[in-house]
Amino acid sequence: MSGRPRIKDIAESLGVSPATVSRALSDSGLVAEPTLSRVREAARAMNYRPNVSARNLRTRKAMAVLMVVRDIGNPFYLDVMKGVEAAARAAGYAVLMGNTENDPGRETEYFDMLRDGHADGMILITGKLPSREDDLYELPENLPVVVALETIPGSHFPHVQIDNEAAAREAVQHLIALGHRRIAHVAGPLPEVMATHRLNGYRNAMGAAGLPIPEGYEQRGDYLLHTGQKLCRALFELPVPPTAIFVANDEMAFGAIHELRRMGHSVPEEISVIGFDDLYLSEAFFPPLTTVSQPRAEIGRQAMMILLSMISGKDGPSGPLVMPTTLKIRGTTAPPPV
Amino acid sequence: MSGRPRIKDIAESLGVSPATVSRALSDSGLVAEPTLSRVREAARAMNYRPNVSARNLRTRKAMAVLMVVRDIGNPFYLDVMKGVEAAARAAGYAVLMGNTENDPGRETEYFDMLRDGHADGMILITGKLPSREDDLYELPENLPVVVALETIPGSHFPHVQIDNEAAAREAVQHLIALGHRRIAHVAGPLPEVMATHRLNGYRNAMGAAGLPIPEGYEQRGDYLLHTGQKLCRALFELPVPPTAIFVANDEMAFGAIHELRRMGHSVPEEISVIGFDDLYLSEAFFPPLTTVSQPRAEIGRQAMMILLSMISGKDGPSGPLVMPTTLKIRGTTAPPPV
DNA sequence: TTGAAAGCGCTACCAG
DNA sequence: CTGGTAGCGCTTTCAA
Repeated sequence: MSGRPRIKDIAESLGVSPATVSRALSDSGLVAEPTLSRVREAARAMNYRPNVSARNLRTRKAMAVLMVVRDIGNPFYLDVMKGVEAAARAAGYAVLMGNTENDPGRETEYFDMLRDGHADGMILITGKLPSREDDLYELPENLPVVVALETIPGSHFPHVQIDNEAAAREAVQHLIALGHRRIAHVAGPLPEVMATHRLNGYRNAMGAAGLPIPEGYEQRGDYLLHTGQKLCRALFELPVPPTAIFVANDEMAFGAIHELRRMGHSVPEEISVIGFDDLYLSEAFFPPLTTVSQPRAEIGRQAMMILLSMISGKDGPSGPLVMPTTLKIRGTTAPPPV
Repeated sequence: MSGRPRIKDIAESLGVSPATVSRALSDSGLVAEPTLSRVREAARAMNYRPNVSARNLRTRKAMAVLMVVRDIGNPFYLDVMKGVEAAARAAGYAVLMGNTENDPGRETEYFDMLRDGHADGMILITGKLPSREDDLYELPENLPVVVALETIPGSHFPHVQIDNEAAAREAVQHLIALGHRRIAHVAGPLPEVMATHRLNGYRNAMGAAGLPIPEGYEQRGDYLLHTGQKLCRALFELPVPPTAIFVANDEMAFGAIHELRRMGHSVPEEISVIGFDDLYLSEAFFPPLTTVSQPRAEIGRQAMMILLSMISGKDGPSGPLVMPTTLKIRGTTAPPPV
């Protein structure tokens, strides 16, 4: 008996059929007690492990899901990944890592991995849908795909997300309540959906309070640290600079605060800054960052739960699942200087 | 023709054999030109994708690797993951995510996934080896497993790592060169290998400079933020507190600096702090953190390259691959107060 | 250059 | 409750 044992080896060594061994090992409940124990015992003794390719081929399942993000190097996704991984492993699923780097071609590749049996379902944490040139490529109605955190407009996939617009509005309202009137916004990569929602929240809050948005108070960013720095500088080259900045994500907020410090402005005494995401380390930052917190691990977990139910043939939820956010008021916001 | 097309469907629609289709689709170079194009054309028209389970079963390969970390939620691993992912995808391999949460049982599970054909190889970013109760479980000599960042003592697997001891020594020497004499160390979770190396580097540097290590100057931590805070406080309850702290990782260093600030000590004017890892955001921290930088993405890439060559049957390198580190001198270190 | 056919290792159907 | 057996879809001999 050289090499790894197969089901046949166990069967032969015990004088039973492969079918019985398979049944015994899969807890089918169809094997009588004396046999059951003997098979299990033998399998353990021979250190048997079923070959997954053979099983997958036969059962037409991969027992794996694909988790696709825009940028695997972004800490923003960590907790979501953690939630997805935990829920997947609890259900016996493996998690395959996908990284699009914002390349639509790659997204298509990952959809293909669904079709070729690499995975049974996919969690998309990326805001675009693959567009094939040819119309032949039509996504099946009930494809097990769940979108988390992001929004893919016009798609019928279930979404697990937050209300970005409302959360942004709340953040800006906090600044207004502190007495700020000149509030600027460093936005994400418009016209992406999430960035747009957060921008709209800003505009809503400003409008509702009757506050103007002067020329140049809306800067378009890309969620990256150094862009936060750069746009913050731009803001302070305006004739009348803001007294508070609502930044579309924590990373750019860090950059902005860094730059403010470099320029000799103190946060929050002179300038208030508020971020979005509540990154790992945002609380340890100095000053601790005021920001909007979203339950990322829970979003990942929920997305996985929905995906699992879709894989098992059920329909996904009809509407998006909206998770609650919390405004974490910490050390970077204060009333404007008198 | 309902459902996804198989090789047979293409073959029939073209009046050739499945074998020919398979050969044409795999660039075997054994198919003549007229046929070749027709097959490819048909495959594209029918939107054909080969079933991976069937292929894997036949070829006895999974075209996937497993990347196992201690804690998927730790930003420390991000760049490594990025490097691994990039190299894997370039070679046509998928990456499966593993998360041990420091549970030896889980490590064993991941080793099992190698045996059951889930993956062809594994990158271990975790410092322990699974220990089975029974001796039956012996790891094959040439199992395609590469250890990255961490060290698994006594194992024959190739390692891609840095010289933690030398890097730690360099960090402490920097503090000494600035004029510090009372230097404390907040260590990692001793007696783990990496934590031990960094501790040894600290002791070496202190010893070589003839500096004493007073009672309580070595605190045992666990790499977590709040532990950095706690141990920093402990350090300042000593009769003679240090003027500089070498912290075993950036995360605890953030915690320490946070706590120093809370206690009213200014960094680096009163106290110098130096970290290890050069996390994402360490530079944007205030003050920008002086720390030891290791080429994490490159370590991940190298580990993957070695793994790929082992998967293809070659021997791994005989000795560990040691990557260079850089001491990033930034804003948290300065001469001690006079 | 192509075809026929034999499995890879497993599960699930159909009998008994 | 158990055994025999037919494939899952693909690759890869061996022949032609």
